[in-house]
Amino acid sequence: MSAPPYETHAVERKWQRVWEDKGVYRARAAPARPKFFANVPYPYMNGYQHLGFAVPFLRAEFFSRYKRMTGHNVLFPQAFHCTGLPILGAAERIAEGEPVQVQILRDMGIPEAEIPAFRDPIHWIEVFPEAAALGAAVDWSRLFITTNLNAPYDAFVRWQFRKLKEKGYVQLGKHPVIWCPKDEAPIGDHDRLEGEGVQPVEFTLLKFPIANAFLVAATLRPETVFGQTNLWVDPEATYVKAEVDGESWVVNPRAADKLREQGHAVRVGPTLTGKDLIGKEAVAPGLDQPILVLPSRFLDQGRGTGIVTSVPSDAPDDWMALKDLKADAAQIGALGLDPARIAAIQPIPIIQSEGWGPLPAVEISDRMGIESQMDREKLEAAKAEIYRTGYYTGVMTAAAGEFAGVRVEEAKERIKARLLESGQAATLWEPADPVVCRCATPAIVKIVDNQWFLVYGNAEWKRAAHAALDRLVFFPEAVRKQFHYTIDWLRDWACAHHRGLGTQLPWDDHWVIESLSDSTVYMAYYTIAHALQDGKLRSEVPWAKALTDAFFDYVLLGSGNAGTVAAQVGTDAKLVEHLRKEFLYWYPFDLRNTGKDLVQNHMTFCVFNHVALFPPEQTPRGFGITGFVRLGGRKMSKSKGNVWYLRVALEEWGADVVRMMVANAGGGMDDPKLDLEFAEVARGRLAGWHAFATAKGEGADAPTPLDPWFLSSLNRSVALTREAMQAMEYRIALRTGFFDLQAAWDWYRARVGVPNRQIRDRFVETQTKILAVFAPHVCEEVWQRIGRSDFVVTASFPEARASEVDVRAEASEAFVRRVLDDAREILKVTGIEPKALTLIIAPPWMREASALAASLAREGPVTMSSFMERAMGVGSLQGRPSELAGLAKRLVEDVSRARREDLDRLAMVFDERAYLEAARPFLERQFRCAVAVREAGEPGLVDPKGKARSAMPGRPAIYVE
RNA sequence: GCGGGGGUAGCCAAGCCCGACCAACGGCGCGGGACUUAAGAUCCCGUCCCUUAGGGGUUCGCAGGUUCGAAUCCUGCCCCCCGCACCA
Repeated sequence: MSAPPYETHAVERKWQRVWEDKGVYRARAAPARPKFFANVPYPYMNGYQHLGFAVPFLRAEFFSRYKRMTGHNVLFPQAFHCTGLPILGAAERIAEGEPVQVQILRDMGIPEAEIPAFRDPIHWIEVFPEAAALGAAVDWSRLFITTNLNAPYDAFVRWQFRKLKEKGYVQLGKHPVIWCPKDEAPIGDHDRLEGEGVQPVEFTLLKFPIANAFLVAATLRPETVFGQTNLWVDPEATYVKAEVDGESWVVNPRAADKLREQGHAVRVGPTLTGKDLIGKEAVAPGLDQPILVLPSRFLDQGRGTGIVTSVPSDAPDDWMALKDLKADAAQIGALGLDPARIAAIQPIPIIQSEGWGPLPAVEISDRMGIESQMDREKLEAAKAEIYRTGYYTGVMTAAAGEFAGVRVEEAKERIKARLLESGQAATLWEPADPVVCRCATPAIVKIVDNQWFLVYGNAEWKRAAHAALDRLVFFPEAVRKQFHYTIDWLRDWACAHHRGLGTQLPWDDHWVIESLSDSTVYMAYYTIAHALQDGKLRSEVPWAKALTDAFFDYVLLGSGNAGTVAAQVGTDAKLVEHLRKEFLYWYPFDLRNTGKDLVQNHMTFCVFNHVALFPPEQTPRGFGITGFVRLGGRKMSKSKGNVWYLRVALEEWGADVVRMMVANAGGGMDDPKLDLEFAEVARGRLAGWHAFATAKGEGADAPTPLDPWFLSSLNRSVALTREAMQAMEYRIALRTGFFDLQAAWDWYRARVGVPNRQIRDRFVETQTKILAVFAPHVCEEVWQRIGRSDFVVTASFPEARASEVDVRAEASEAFVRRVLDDAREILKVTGIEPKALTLIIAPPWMREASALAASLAREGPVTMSSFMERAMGVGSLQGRPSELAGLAKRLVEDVSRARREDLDRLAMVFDERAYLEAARPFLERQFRCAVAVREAGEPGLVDPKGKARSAMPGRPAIYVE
């Protein structure tokens, strides 16, 4: 049991308090200084935050800290989001005592007695803000929440929407919504007992003329009309004859209701049963041939019209129903059908897809051993498989007439359009999967015709958004294409709904702006939030309670005049002018970092809306994208039960370790992986750093021969770390700036025995500063304990000093290392336990020849002859042409494939003997035996195995006793 | 199918844009050693195969190609992940 070296939690709390008290992270415009404005999307406040939020958040935070330490005035604000349905829905469910929702709160550790308080949505919002414990460098004076719970923000969003509407970016349109016929209201995700996330899909209604009416069948596969062989109705089911848009349709009663909700004029007429229809003939749309109406049992009366067209070639349901019927002579007889005609019905090949014969439904039914049309489970799987391959790889056959040879994906749309055009078809919307309202009523789809849209489909707007992307910097660059693609396919977005928390549409208070639409340009609000909010989630600033459009026009757009605006809102002109300056100073933001799930909605909306409201110089400058956080190899997600709450992680590891873990989790397009083993390592290393850095410094006040080498390594580490930080590559930064630097120190210490105290101090200072980005608490503690009076978190990040990069020191140390490695290799291979080592360096002329070759190579390509020519002009080399020629071949080869910077090193002639002599005590410690240094050819050299022959410049021969 | 990102030694993961420093960074795991009463922590060494002298062999999804030289460039193929689409 060893006591922790310092009290992690206590130290972290202490510094968090101090930083806050001293306003270290509070940011105000300072025109003389360069600024950096970073932010992340505000989190939604329906529970405690988990690491899925913390990772993108911290990736932005690290960057903001780095920028602060490299001379920038940094703004890193944070707010909270409560727009939308989840909180409201959850609060209502708590009010109803709904057990699942109650359990969710229990699981988050909410005491039983406090659970009833969550009936009030506002309680949720006020309980959960808890991010400060991460030690994040946030300017909390700009804190706020969204919706009309916070008047100035509410006014801001209303301003935004009025502007968008003025410019024609918000328009009315039609929109299918999942709808509860009993409540007569749309059903949001969080009001559903069943069917979360289910969207409406569009069916094609095929109209089969029969007598003076149409039988109307619903299908999702209009391209299969060429394979129709018959119609299915349920003999026991009830149908109605209804007048729809002036035509007479036969559908089931539910379908009649649905059609009415979808904008059709419907008048329900007489009732009939399935039996009445069976045996009749109707002309099939597309196919243009009469087909029989036959009985089946698999029809779902809740979906479509209760009448289904039969395509036994590609629909396993139809194939099985047909098979069942053919085998059921009794039913055929009872319904008075002609057995011969039924026996004659054969599937028609219409789609050729990869890996399938002409009749996939027949094929798969056989393969899966499907017994009958009631074998629902297998049939669903069969359908899914056939549909998938058919849709992606299928091509229409000759049966499709003019569509022969067209891919299914394309044919589907074209055939549907053709049928609609010719009046042979109509459309019907259904939920893609069953949806049940909280009132237990099954949902239908309603076409709402007064829906407000943000018209992201607008070509002009898209063009401007594309242009804004071209001005953006992406981390990583690879996501840029993703954004362009999203802009292209994005359609109009329904931007308001009837329920939930939010801001009302300014021109129509029946509507509440939905959550992805009220959060597109609010980063601008941060620039003035300190004055509007005064550090409170819900503003209590009197004059900010009634902000006008003129206020935002002036502050954010620069139109109008400060005096007028000030008088209007009841504050003074100076303040209004000041806010305009804050905005101009900070905006646009330099980095917004989010999870990659937001690329196709929020982040793209952000670009669109900036383009709509602000001039080009104020559209976003940098977007960072983070993958999906993985824990234990699995994606972190609430629904999969693989969540790690921030408060739990912080409790267990402390903020610094959690931050290190996040930095190490990896960036780019990869999913960041939280590695608990690394956390363990990091915990130890941070504690170790604290202990080392704050210990009474061992060492002497005297230079060592290794000082230049260590400083050189240190500067290289710093340079690489800066490069990595600038690219948000934190794992690399951690490696170069922490682990590699530590390894360099370990080597230095092992080499010199007693370090130079000055070097040690330099190491401590540099390391503490670098590490402060990731582990600010430990570093601040160290900083204070080594006697610094400022804050390390605002200190300047180490500079790479070119003057301290010492190529010669690096070369000589690489030489020592090479000797060490070579000797080890020999010992390993031979298995000899050494009694003594003799290092035999190459003779001086060889070393000169080597350096000559390298310096020639720096000037241009070297050949044997050009080298020899020059070498023969050098005094010490003249006397030995044959020996030189032998060496030259190898030198020329080595030198011609070396890199530029290695040549610089190779070109140096240095005193190998002196270096090895100096390193002798170290080598002797390493090998635990005597080490001698000799030179090839010197008198009295003991070399029984003739090793001296293999001595080369930079690689002494080694003789082991 | 469309768009994007990938496949590197037991695992994680650099390198690939800008071909030679690459048997291929680093971490984990594993083996050995130092330190310690011991454990842990820490530090050092090793960890594709062969090798009693610093060497050799075979590797970077698969198959070809370009090149004096390819993990890196080109062509084709296979597989994985994300988004879209789609799932009567």
